[in-house]
Amino acid sequence: MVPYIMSSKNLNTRSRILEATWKLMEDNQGLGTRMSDIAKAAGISRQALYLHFDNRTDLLIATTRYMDEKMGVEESLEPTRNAPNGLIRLREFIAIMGVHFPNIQGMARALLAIKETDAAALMAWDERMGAIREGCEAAIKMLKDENRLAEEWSVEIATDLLWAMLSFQNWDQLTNQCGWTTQDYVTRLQQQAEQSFIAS
Amino acid sequence: MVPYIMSSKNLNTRSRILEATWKLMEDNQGLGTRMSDIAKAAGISRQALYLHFDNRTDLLIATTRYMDEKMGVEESLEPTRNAPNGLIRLREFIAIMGVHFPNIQGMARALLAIKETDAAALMAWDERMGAIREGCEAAIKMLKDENRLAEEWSVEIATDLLWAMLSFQNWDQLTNQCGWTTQDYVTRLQQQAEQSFIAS
DNA sequence: TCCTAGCTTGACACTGTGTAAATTGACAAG
DNA sequence: CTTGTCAATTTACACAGTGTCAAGCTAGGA
Repeated sequence: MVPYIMSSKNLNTRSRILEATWKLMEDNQGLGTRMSDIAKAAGISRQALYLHFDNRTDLLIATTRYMDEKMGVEESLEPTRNAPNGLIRLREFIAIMGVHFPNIQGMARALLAIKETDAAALMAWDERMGAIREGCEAAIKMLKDENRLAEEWSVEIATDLLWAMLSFQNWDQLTNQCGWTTQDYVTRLQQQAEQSFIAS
Repeated sequence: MVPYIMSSKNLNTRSRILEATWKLMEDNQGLGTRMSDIAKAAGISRQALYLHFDNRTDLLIATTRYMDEKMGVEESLEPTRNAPNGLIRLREFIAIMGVHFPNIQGMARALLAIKETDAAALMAWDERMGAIREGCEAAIKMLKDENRLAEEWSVEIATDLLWAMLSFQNWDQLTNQCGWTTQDYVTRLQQQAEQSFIAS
């Protein structure tokens, strides 16, 4: 067996596994990827995977963390924190989600599929969705503080709804099923969010 | 083995299987239900299931059709067809979804979980979601015909967005995760849809 | 009485995950 | 130069769940 794949010969085994998992998840839209496939792609035996990760779920979760790190998710949220007002912050946040989702779709679908049967995966998913919710809440709160949140909404209810609008599944449906471009997605959702939440 | 379960002694085997599947799906939120569980609940052997249905997917799909029939989904849509105008039609449709989703959530989750790996399940799911889309489109079209669709929306784009708002996953998140009541769900979504799509 | 439809039982193949034990090869420290 | 350790290897197996197959049982109708 070839001891490593060419493109990542300098990475240690653990990183090679994570890279292979990432790649396979994106290639296969996250589904039908077996441990043996991952092992093959990483250039090691299937059993050796278990020397690095307890089980499949553990591996997937580690891969999400690895992706977050490599993609600099935290840093990409910087612009929203510096937004001068709630409206800008809301717009920025939606725009960021528009570029974020395409990058994680394979992995997201994989987690989505196993979270129903797997408690650890559910936690990983909820953690990520929770982070998005915080972004929603921050924008809504800022609007509220500026007295620009339309009066029919409480901060919590508005956050709930914005969070639902900005869910991965919603993005998936609008882009991959309805054929919207990222541009469409961002502008239309910005438009709807503004109409819904901003006092006129 | 007991030849049939008490509560449905007069149903033929096929119906007993469908009833049992339905019940288990709702009880278990659609997950972790094995063929052997279904067989036991229907009072037959596991193998006998395969005398009636080719495989698990076939059974689940047959169950969704059975549910639709028993619940009279078609008839429940009657009020929307008789709506005097687009606004009422939109409101009616959202209200109907609000009572429909709770009735199908177990089965929906089951289909949702297997549709990723199973082509037949995907078809069954898409068919159902397609039906909802038609309801969305009909309401939007009616608004358009009455010149009440806000000018920034084309019929198609507005339909896409309304469809996304009224997706099962959205309902699931808002009610089961955010704790909204059906009442909340219906009034809030009506409100948002009106703000978004109705010309002022 | 015989046939048949519908079910039963028992056995088994297949896939994918996860575990276990014994072995190899490389490299570092004594 | 040996010894120990570490990472990975190979082979083997257990287990769950789906789906298949063959043979046998039973009730009801001709």
